[in-house]
Amino acid sequence: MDYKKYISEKINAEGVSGEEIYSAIALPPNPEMGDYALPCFKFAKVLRKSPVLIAQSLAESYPVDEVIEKAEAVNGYVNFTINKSALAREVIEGALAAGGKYGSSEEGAGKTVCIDYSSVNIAKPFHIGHLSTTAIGGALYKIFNFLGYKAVGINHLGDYGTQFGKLICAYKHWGNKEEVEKGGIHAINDLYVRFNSEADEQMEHEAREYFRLIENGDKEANELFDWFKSLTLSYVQTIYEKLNVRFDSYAGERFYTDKMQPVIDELREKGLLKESEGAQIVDLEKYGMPPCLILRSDGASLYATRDLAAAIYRKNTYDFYKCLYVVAYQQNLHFKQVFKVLELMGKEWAKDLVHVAYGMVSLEDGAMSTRKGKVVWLEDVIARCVEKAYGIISEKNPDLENKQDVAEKVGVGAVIFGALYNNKIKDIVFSYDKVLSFEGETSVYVQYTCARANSVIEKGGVPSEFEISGLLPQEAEVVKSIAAFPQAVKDAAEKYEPSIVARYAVDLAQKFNKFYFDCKILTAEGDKKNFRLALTAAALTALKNSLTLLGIGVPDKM
RNA sequence: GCACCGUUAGCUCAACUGGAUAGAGCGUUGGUCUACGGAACCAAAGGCUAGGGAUUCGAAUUCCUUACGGUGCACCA
Repeated sequence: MDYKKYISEKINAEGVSGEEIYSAIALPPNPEMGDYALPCFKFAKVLRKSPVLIAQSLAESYPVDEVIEKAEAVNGYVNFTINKSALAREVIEGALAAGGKYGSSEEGAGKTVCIDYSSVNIAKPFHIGHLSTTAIGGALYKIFNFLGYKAVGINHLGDYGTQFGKLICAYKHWGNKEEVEKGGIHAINDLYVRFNSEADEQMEHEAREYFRLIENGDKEANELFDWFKSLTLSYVQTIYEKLNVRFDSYAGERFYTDKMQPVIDELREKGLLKESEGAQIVDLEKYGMPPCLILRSDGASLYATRDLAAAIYRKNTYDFYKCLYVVAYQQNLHFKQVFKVLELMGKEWAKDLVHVAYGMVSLEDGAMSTRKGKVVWLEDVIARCVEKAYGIISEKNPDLENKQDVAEKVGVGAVIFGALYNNKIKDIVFSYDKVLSFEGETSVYVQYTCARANSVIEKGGVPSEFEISGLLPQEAEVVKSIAAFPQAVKDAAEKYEPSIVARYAVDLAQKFNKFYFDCKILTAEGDKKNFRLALTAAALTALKNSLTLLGIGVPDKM
């Protein structure tokens, strides 16, 4: 039920529209004051009365009923207290009936949202810096699906560029089949790193030749490239499975090789293309941006050219409602330019392209550097978290079945959660101490709360009916928090901000733990037992759903 | 140099987009439960929201400005 609407419809203030009242309604800082509040300051001018007097008269004239049981004027605010028992019944029954769908909706029905995320580079292992895009994109994918949209996950592979000429060159000089088969992607990466530190003029020249060979369809060069590509894909697949993310398309940069010429032609036809210093550009000076490079002076295409082709292809293929690019903020200018060029081309849908920018990851002793070997591989981080989780489980719950499985959920969850808990724009300094911390505001805390709730329900069952006879503050807080879940999911989608769901989960877990600590459930007297069991089950539903949306598993026991 | 982003408790971060006494976790100190799972709960200490100005009933939030930090700025992706 929309309480704000309910309240605003019952308030009658001459000269102030219901719309204005609705949007003015806020939440009081303290639950003891009430559940909703209407600040009356901005109505003072129109009504020619002091806010205090307005609040008093509105509170007095408000028709209290079985939904809103109290309206009270305090210092220019009208504080409304809702009937918690009614709310509790509605929320608990709703959550229990919907189960895994609690919080979902159909608001996105018929709309497609493309999400370009993770976008791995061929021949490069997954390091901690790739985690943000993968975790954020993966969560948005689930969130949009949950809201009824059709999400399309796109892994825009980095499979185009001179670095692959370098790689093949390095392989021909120093590599061999056995080593690569044995060492997998790390062996390939080592070759690339070695090229960057040891290659001379001659090899640089060869590398450019190899890149040309790939482009011109040379059999050997392409076989090598395809081999590296398939090694990379099977490697990242294992990581994606752990992280619970999926893609509907792996159309990478190379996919657009034959789709750029029409874009270039169109740019030329529309008079947007211009020669400058030998290169073909779109001049964006009018918009306060440097030019967007379309073709190099040697005629080769660029990153932006491919992104233009990709955007057009996606619009034609998916007819998206929104197309998200989950890419670090370093690319801010690039996307601004690409979006502007599309707009200048007359693509009215350019407004639907969104750069979902997030902050950078660095290490405690500075930026990561693959070349200097200063990297933290994601698989190592996951392994250490799982190992630690396993250790704690063995200690606290040695008889637990499938310990390894539970340790995976806990360990991987901690890694994902670490990438999702803060506002995405914030930079992250990676530290093992932080991801390995399983206390406080963490996914482990939420999982542990679920395990507790689950344990209670296993013993007491979920009642088919329950009576409510007044609520304690601890109970009311849990009820209100469960009720807030659907809105949290919507906010997260609207702001492309999974951290809203992550914070929601922690907040509900805190409220539940307080309730759990203060109120006996299984040994409660009379009606209380059934009500509390139902409340516990409803809270568990909301907690599970929020973790699931983030891609984090929820073990029954841990 | 120009542009964008950031700056909130010792540390890491919130704050419903302009509302009441700025909240959490970690860390510190002290407590809680004869356990429905202690990976928990409670309390204390800790703040001129980087500095200065402006807007108004009211600003961490909007607008100038300064400082500090980050990122980007033509043939890499």
